[in-house]
Amino acid sequence: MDSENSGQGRRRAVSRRMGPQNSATSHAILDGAERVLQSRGYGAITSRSVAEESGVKHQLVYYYFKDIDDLLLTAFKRRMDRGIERLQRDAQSDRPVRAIFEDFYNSIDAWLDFEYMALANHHDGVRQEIVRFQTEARAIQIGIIERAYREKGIDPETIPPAALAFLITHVAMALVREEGTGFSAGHDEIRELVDRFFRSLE
Amino acid sequence: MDSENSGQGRRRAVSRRMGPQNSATSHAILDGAERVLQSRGYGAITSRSVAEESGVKHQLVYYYFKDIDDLLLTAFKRRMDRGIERLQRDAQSDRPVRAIFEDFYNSIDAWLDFEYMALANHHDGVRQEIVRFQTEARAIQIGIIERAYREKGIDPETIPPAALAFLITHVAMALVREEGTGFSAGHDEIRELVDRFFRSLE
DNA sequence: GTCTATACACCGATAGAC
DNA sequence: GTCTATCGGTGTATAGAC
Repeated sequence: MDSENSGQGRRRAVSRRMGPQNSATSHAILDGAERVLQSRGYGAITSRSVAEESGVKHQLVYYYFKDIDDLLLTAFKRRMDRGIERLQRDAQSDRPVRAIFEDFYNSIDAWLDFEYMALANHHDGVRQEIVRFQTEARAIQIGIIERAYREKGIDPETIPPAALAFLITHVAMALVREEGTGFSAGHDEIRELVDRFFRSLE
Repeated sequence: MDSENSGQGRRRAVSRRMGPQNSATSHAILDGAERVLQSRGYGAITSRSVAEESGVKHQLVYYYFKDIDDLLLTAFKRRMDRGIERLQRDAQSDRPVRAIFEDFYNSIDAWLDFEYMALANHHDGVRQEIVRFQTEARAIQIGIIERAYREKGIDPETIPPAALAFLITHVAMALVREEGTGFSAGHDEIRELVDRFFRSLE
């Protein structure tokens, strides 16, 4: 998993013949990879396991992707791009602050995200992609919160927008994660607290 | 990583000869495993990589542990036990609520924990151990918070103890995790908010 | 675009000698 | 308690035919 340059520079630098980036087959392979990630973990991601899950022969993986790291990075970027798109839609909602909370809560796949986070520890491209996503996502969230504060005449000093964005993100994620392990002590109280706060903004 | 029974039932059910659980060598192997986990990820955990990191021959791993799953579970349990011990010490502190926050903040190894969380997705024993830790830890934290509320005459309805325990835990963890990726937007605001709250309890 | 074939490396787990 | 030796299995990445 030690990728020297995947992510920042150019992909595709192998002598062997390779296919296009956006074919139906390459997306099928990405879907298969994410299913393997989800069900068996990044340690189980191999050209063979992904191919089997995608319904193609294992050598095809190397026709569409430079190597396993490239495959994983591409899958992760696709996932993060979709997250940004959802946030942009949330901003259009009539209760946008609540929307970014519910959006995170509903779209997070706790286990899949842990796989990607663990992966990021050893995959420079994925780590850089996480920073890119965090930066963009937080900026969008802060914009939404500042607008809500202005409209309701709320003092931004009480809970600064950046702090609220942080809280919304991580409370939603933590709820999903704990539920994922079958543990939900205190969740009702947290949801009540969150709801009380959102109502004060609406 | 599909462990059928590791964790709940008895370990040790192989015909081959095996060594004691608490020798210096077995702890050296556990330390090595955690270093590999930290530096290269659970996908890189093999009897050979762990042995090399521990300075022993790879076959010794199978003398001290049933298999790789058993090794990983033992390492994780050891780590969680240490966490519980620290929480019990925090309870003795003169500012115990602040102590559980600082404790989490200082003892979390964001990347190592992601490895374990990802591992839990495919390792029943580790998942069960997480639930055990969460249950015990939350109970201790709630006890600490309830005591602080009583001593200061604070209404527990404002922020219920279970909710506060949840927030303290996950805010501390999220700070460490974001810092781990080199992202710290809003952290100053969060720390200020947290500090303001803790001062109101002291 | 997709398949067959293939090189070469690495891992898990065990048996048995010292 | 530690070592040598070894088995069968699986993975990566490529070359080249169809």
